[in-house]
Parts: sequence; structure tokens; C-alpha cells
Amino acid sequence: MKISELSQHSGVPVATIKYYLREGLLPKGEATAATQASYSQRHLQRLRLIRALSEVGALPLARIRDILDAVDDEEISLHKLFGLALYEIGPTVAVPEEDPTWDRAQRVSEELLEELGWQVTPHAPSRHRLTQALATIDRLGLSVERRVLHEYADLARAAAVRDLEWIDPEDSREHAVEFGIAMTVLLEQALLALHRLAQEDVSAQRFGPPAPHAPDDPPADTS
Amino acid sequence: MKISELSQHSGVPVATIKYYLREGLLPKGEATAATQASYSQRHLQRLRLIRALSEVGALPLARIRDILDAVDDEEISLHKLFGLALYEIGPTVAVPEEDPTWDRAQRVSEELLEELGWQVTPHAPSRHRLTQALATIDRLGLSVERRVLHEYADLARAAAVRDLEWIDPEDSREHAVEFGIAMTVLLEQALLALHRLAQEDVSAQRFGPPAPHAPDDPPADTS
DNA sequence: AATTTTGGAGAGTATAACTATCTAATAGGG
DNA sequence: CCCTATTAGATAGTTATACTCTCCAAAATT
Repeated sequence: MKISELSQHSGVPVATIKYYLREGLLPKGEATAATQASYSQRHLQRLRLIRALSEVGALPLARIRDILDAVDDEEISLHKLFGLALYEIGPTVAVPEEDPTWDRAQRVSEELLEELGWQVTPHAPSRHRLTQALATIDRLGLSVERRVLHEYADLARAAAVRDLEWIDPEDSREHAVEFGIAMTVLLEQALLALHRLAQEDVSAQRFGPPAPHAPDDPPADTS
Repeated sequence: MKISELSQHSGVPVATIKYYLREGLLPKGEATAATQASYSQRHLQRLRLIRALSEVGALPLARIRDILDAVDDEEISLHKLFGLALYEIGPTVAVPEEDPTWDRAQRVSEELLEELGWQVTPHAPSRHRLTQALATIDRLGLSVERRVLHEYADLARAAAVRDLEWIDPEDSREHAVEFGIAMTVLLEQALLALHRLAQEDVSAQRFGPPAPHAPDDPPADTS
């Protein structure tokens, strides 16, 4: 497959594919001559994965590259790889120094995880993300009860069980990991969308008249 | 309060505050002279809200401005306002034209919402987000069973009920809305963090040895 | 033989969110 | 009242990300 065909099959402009090649996101095609290379189905699949993580998952290309580099490193076990991916797909949170509010929130996070008995590494970035959310709530003069946090945690764990249920560790490493990462990111987006839609529904029921919001209702909707 | 004090209390650089003023995110202080203005607690609160939505919620400043403009518009009811906010805090999804995969995914989304009986407007952007996730899963050659989507939906709705439970519609409009929006964004971040932590826990239990992932961890690990 | 495509490299563009500089007008301390 | 620091307001510069465009010589296609 030529680069132009790769472009047509994926819907990604040639210039962008070249950019991904330069950035090391996509492996080079097999060179057949000085100005010719051929690309395989693997390239197409990889390209689709990159676009899925970038467009749908909104992951920075640098993160995607780190993940793919790990995927291509045969030394790394499936388990480690998935762990690394879980770290890479989250945002990086800057931890402030000397901040009493932060320290308090961090204590709450740690106690919560302790109570839940979850097995997570001490340096998991998501701990910081949780702490940041709690600290910010605190700073705004708001608060969440621990009971509520537990309820959220139970819901989150139930979703996580579903997330990983379909992964088959007996599958080929390549396949299991690439699709495992894609599914983790994609299902999260689906879950977020459902969450928002549910909020709208609950909001309509709780304090809404039959006619819900509309900024300027365009006449014919795509149906 | 002078701008320098506002900066100290919020931790936001003066230059950035000026930028927010220019961009209309923060109302101007009360001018006391040609080169002097004084800022109130409301300004400080507003500034903290902006930073919370921007830093923690990763919302673009343009979105934040749109939300705040609506908050300041007394014409808009609490319900409409919250609906608008729910639209603004999600990503914008480009809808492709002429795409069979998309159309199929859209049908699944609509049928799902139909089955759930949720009351959401036909043009809710989250519908597109859900469709996009499903279409992308399809394009990668993967699939999700409808049963699983229902389970996610149930979890999402349970979380949504918690999200809105603490909002008091009898509260002052200003207070209810500003903090309602902040809480929606902040609790979502907390939920996402818990989700990731739960995934790590489940992953460790399902296909991990006692020692979970770490970028540089002891060798014992064979999957 | 003429036209198109390609790989590889570099430069240019768009957007977002700041950050820095400048000017004239104060404000506050001594 | 003088002097230094601060401020509002405006303009310009910076950084990061993700492309997008242009060029060139070689190879492929017509």
C-alpha cells in the first residue's frame, strides 16, 4: 500500500501521516526504493489507533507515542504495559509544595483508598488527580462527604470491572494490549457521555419544566 | 483589594489576571482613579472558579467565559443555565457526513437512549460524543454488547443522581449555579480518578502478580 | 517523454493561554 | 511635596501542540 492509499483508507491527510512518521508515532514503511515505501495493514491499524486515541480520547501525541513505544517493546509484559498505559492516559497534575489545603485533601484521598482496600501503587498519578479535585472543592468553600466518595468509588469500581472484563490475557500480546488500551479510552468516553446525558435527565426531572434547554433550536436535526 | 492583593490571595499572576480582564472572564474592578481599581471578594471567588474550571476541569477559557456570561445574565433561569453549562463542559464533536459507520453507531445511541427512557434534548452534544465513541470502536474492528452499554448507563445514572443531590434549587441563583457548575466539573474529575484507580486495582487482581506496575520495578513478572 | 507521486527535510500556520513591555497616571512613605 | 513603586490599559512577544505547505530529486505512471 502506498502512502496515498494509506491516506485514503484512513481518512488522514498524507501530510499528517508524514508528520506522524517524523514524530515516530508510525513506523516507517518498507522502503522499496529511494523515494518509495510500502505500508501494510499493520500500519493502517496503527494509524487508526493513533487517531482514535488522539481524536476521541484527546490524548496528546507525545503520550500516544510513549504508549506505542512501550507496546512495541517486547521486553515489557502485558501487565506492566497496561499499567503504564493507565498512567499515560490520565492528565498530569502539578503537585504544589507547602499547601495545607492540598495536604488535607491528600490525607482524605489516602484514607479513602485505604478504606476501599484497593491495590494501587503509591505513586499512581490518579491519586494526585483525586487529591486535586478534593483540594479544589475545599478551596471553593465546598465539601463532599466521605460517604458520597465511597458511593462514587463503588460505581467507579463496578465500571472498571466491566472495562476489563472483555480483555483476554490469553490473547496475543500485541492484540490484547493495543485493543485493550483503545477500549479503555473509548469506553471511558462513552461512559462520560452517558454520565452527562444522565445528568441532563436527572436535572430535567428534578428542577425542570417539560421543555428543556435549547440555545437556538436549529430546525431539522440529523436523524 | 488591589490587583496585587487579588493576585496574592488567589495565587494567580497579575499579568494573568489582566489577561482574564481583557478576555472578559473577570469583571473589571471598581475604578477609583485613572490608574487604580479595587476588587471585591466576589472577584476573588470568581477568579477561583475560573481557575478550578480551567486547571482541574481543563475547560477552554472561551467555554468558561460563555458559562460565566450566562451566569451573569439574570434573564436565564436556573434550569436553562444548568442545561447550558452541561453542554459547555463537554467536548465538541465533529459530525462526519456520509459515513455508514457513524450512522450505525448513531442508531445504536438513539435506541439505547430510547430504551433507557431518558429525557434529553435531541441535539444534546453528548449524543454525538457517545456516537463517536461507538463509531470508533466499530472502526477498530471491536464491539460492545448492548447489555454492557446498559450497565454503563445504569452506573452513569447512579452517579448523576449523586451529582445533583446536593444542589438546592431554593438556594440563591448565583450561589446554586456557580457552585453547581463547579461541583459538576470537580466531582467528575474525582470520579474519573477513582475510575482509573479502580481499573488499576482490578487489573492487578485479574492479571497481575502481587507486585503491580512501576516504571522501574523488580523483575519478577511473567504473564 | 511528460506528468504525477514519493520520501525526506524544513519552514510556515493556527490556536490557546499566557507573559512581557511600555506609557502615563497616580499612591504611599518620608 | 518629592520620589519610588504600583497600576490600568494596550500592544507585542512567547511557548506548546498539531498540523500544513513547500521544495527537491528520484522513481513511478501514463
